Amino acid sequence: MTADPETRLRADARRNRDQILAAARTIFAAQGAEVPMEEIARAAGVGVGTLYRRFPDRDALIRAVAVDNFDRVLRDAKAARDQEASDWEALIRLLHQSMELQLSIQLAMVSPRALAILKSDPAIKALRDELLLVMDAFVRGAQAEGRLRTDVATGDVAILFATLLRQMPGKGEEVARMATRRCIGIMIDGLRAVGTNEPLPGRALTGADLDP
Amino acid sequence: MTADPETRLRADARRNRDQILAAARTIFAAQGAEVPMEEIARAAGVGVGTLYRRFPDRDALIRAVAVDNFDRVLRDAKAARDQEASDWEALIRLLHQSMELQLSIQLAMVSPRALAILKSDPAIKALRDELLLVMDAFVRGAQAEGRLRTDVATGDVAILFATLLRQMPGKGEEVARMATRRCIGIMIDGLRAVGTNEPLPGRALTGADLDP
DNA sequence: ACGTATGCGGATGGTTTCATTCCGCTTATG
DNA sequence: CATAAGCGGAATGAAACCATCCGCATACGT
Repeated sequence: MTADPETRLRADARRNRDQILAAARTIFAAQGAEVPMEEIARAAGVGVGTLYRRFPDRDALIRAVAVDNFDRVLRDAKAARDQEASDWEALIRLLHQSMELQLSIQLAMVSPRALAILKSDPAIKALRDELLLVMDAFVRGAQAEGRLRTDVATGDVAILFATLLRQMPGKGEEVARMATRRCIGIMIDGLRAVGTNEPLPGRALTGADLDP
Repeated sequence: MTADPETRLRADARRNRDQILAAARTIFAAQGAEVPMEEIARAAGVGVGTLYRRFPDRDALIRAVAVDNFDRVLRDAKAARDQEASDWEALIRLLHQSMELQLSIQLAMVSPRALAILKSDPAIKALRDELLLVMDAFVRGAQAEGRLRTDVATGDVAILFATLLRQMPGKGEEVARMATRRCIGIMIDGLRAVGTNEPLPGRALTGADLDP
């Protein structure tokens, strides 16, 4: 209903807005949603004023990043489903396209503040739920294929992934990036269904366990 | 040289000091070394005044926690080496005795502030180096046994472990604890040497990669 | 090419969050 | 019981941070 508020932006303003969102995506993914606004502005190459003119406060920014990102991930997920031969491969591909998914998880289930915001906005909450559903389908599918170990559930994968990817502070860009990619590899090998797996303690964690 | 400054403490003071250290261990391990001092005091069941009387500032507290903790871990590691049948099993046991080791890693390589402090104190730096050496021995040993995948090094294990264990904020104690234990299990399975492993990208990360 | 509405950066003010200190009261100890 | 040792937490000051405002710059319609 709100017309399209973005079309009427001046070209440079539009560009800045996109840069801000991109910067926020990167930073939120790496450090969580509570970083100083100024840091985001700097990363985007704009002044704080510009940031605040476009997004009246942090919550607005988080909301915008969330829609933007959930959209991307859902698109990626559907592409993966369509193009990959199996649910397992689709899941792996999704995990390797990590930054976007990492951010989704970060927002959807790690940062308490982000979570509160998302839940208070029905449209975003719907996206979040859809994402959980899609991941759930991959997980169950891959298990049915006999490739993903059966003693895990979507919550396990999400938690594992989200925790792994919080970037370690104060390491070289170089090492950090490599460490992340290697950790994902190890994690994936740990998720495979193979005879040598030890049974995991407790019960499988579902999407519902991520909520409160 | 400093006599023994602890023997001359009044009984209750001594008890409080221990509680503070215990609380700091738990909290540092879960949230890193930058939590408000007051939170530590509260967790220890004492006033901030008491905390500051015993440890003049945060650095002193971090130092104290570090010695205390490196000592424990080194003891545990030696016990593991003596009592377990193989290096692989010793490594696993160490990883499962997680809280202590997690804190060591957190202090020794994750928190930049802690790292700076540790390095400026020769005695603690020595402990840290010794710990890295011991882990290194386990890693190489387990690889020689053919049980640990050969495309990882100590740095990988440390990073994997440290990142995994940063507790997720705002989840029930119950779920958080279970998630941690399950993640460790998955990670260990990912570290096993089995035919299904995909080769990891980049190069193996060593202890040296953790420094800067 | 020009006038103007739109947008920009970053200094600034007010607020919150922390670290650290201080002091009147409590308690272990001999 | 006297007293030195210890305790809690309010008070203080500094730092970090959010959000606003305004003089200057730039895109865009004509």
